[in-house]
Amino acid sequence: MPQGPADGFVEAVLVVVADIPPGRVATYGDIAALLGSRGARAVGQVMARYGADSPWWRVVRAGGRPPAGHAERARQHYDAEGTPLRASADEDGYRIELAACRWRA
DNA sequence: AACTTGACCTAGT
DNA sequence: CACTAGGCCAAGT
Repeated sequence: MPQGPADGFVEAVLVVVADIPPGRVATYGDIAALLGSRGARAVGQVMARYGADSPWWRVVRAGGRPPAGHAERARQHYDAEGTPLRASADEDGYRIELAACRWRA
């Protein structure tokens, strides 16, 4: 059976997230693109609702910023996985070096 | 069916 | 790189 636009969307997202290797990250937009969709926001919704048991910290925003409202928690994981970070002056306090650790399928 | 919400993106300035 | 405005997508705890 073919895949509908919303059929298994949640699982598809979780599968891709689970595929991201430690120490690397992917943007919401990248994940959406891998699913053949441009719904970066929809991906965020999935993570917010179902990503609790997934390596959600490996999913970041296009600007290299951590998931909104989770910078502090995510930072602990990045530190443990050796994800390259960069000091920043905003609320997050740091920014992820996408150029160095952006994952691609 | 229409409207709202949200762990977003891109292009222009 | 920062900020703004407009856009796109899926779900409805």
